[in-house]
Amino acid sequence: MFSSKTKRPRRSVMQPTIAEVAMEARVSAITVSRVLNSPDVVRPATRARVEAAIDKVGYVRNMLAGSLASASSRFIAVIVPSLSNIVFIEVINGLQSEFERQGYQILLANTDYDLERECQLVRTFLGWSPSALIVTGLRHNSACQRILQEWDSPIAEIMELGEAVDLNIGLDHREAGRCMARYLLEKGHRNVVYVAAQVGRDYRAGLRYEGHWEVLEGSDLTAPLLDMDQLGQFETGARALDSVLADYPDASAIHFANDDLATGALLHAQRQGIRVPETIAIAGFNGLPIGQHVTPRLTTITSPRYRIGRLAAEHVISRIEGRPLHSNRMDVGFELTIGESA
Amino acid sequence: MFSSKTKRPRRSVMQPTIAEVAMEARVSAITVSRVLNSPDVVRPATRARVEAAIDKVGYVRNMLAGSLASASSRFIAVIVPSLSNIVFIEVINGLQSEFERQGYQILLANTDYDLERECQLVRTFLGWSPSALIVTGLRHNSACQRILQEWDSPIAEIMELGEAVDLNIGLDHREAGRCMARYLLEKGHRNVVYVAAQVGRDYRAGLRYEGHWEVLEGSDLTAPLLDMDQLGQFETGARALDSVLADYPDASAIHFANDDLATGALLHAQRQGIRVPETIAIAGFNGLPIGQHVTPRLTTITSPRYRIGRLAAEHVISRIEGRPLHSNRMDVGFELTIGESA
DNA sequence: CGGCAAAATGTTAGCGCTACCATTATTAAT
DNA sequence: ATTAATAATGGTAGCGCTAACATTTTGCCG
Repeated sequence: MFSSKTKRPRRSVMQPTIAEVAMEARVSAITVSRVLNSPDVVRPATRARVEAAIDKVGYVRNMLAGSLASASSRFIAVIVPSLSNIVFIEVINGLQSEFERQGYQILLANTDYDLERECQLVRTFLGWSPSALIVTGLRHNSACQRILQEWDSPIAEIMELGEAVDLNIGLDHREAGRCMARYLLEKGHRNVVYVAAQVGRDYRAGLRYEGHWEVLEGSDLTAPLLDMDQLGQFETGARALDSVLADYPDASAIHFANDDLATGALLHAQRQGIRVPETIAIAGFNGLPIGQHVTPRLTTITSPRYRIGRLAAEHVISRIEGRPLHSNRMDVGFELTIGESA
Repeated sequence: MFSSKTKRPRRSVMQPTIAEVAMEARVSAITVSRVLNSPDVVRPATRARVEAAIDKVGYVRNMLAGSLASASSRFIAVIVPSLSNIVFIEVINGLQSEFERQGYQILLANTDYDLERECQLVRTFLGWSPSALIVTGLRHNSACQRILQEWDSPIAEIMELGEAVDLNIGLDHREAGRCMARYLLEKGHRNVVYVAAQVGRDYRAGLRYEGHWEVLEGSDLTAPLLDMDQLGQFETGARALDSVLADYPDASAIHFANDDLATGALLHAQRQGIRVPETIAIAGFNGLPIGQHVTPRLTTITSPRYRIGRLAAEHVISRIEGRPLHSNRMDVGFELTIGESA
């Protein structure tokens, strides 16, 4: 029973706090805090006593309170377009490997390739006072762009190179498109169809198409674009192959926007007895493992996805800890991987 | 200049707080808080004034402070064995879809199939006062088991069915193993090798083997186990196929622990001109999309991965919000998917 | 138009931790 | 032994928000 003037407790049967630990170890709360945060400034004997007390009372640290008091959450907000695409999963793996080692916790979300959603997610995430923000790509809506510009912790825009707000780790998609187009030209192809799935949303596929287009245009060739609706990953590629064979009878090669589409087409060709590359050559982008296990092996461009993640994490951590960076921009490059499919 | 008795400010040039917003809107701080958390108890006119003030001062909500004060973080800690395995990614997608809709934020980590690491991660995550905890599987080390037992927010153990601490959403792996073994028997196979990669770590593959073994043993047949080292996903399957053909000349079928291995084997067979299922039949587990695009299509068992995630999220949310649950256990089942590979 | 319940808003006191400065214990130097 | 320096520990006051209760305002009825 509390009289109306009695202090009413806010916690019912909560966890022990550092106060309990401090009492048990006969030190002050701040010493417990120090054992947790910078053990080496506490004398070993004291530290041992505190650690014993922590065990004894079954103390579980409250990170929320710590983050609030120290105004540093050790959260890293990560925003990618999709979690269904292995490409981004590998990037996240790279980020995670480095951030976890350094005691940072990733907050993850996906935009479904929607810039409005991205903006909303950025807003929400900033509420957690993250130590840094990692977003995919350089295109944002204007509200988002403004928020990013005004926010003053590290921001890494990854996957793509160009005008970034802060850090930028990625590759030149236009150049990747050019690279594959040049290769196909060299191989003697004069009628190449570029196939993507929803270029409007996956605009990096659009950038690669621009590169592709430049090269073919430069050789006075046409560079038709076939933009498919996204169905299943492989399904779309299979359908695209049928469409190209039906609608572009002169086409001798298909430049797919990614390996999922290309693999779908390749496996479909196999089922249908369509000969690759004789009847039609097939090229992809990303360098997914599956491409090297199908027959014929897929000609593609390998992007260092895991590496992008790891490098981004390293740069961001350097920036957080105030270490100087050689450069804000890092071109991770790409590699033409030649199989038998084109 | 501060005299030593002056209150020294802890924040330098920080974000505006609800106090600033309150002043701007000529209301009290708590009203601002209410506009943010339960808008419908604030009169529309007041709400509008507050919302205008929020915009005007550029207020960004501090979730850390809110979580601390309300002792509720709306974090969901999610622990899976691996982020390289699409199976878990799909589960996470299922979780995410539901949790995001309800305003929960996932904290994600992977154990690399290591129970000690799992224990460590659970400890760390509890420090964020998550609203619930979702872990993969039912096996934990004793320290972890104790922590889970003592923690009193919702816990969901997913993927696998059995003795759970709290909620349990998954499927019966032993039964899945039996199901495939029975199917292979029906098809006339009498020499079936079970191939897994590191059963010691992926013990659910071991459970499926147990089911497989029971059925074959019940028909007076042997059930050899080939446990491979994990290399690349597909690579391992390819090597396993070679091993089986070399070391088990009587084998007429391989029951792979998962579709990655099976697909690797299937594609390898194709490259090598080994006829499937005539020379050797191949079966998998999981029902990944790729299995339905290779030739011959993979016979496998389809697990409802996305559904496990969604259901787990639904149950957990119900539990958090104090709604009664029909049952703490949910068997999501599985489905035998018959292709031409076995 | 008074009276009263319900709705809207306000006041106070923490949530559990750490920054900042102050104090005390220990060691080194003379 | 004494002092000066350093190392170790402590006291106090928030971090920004919300729970719990208190107070005021509003709507509605006879």
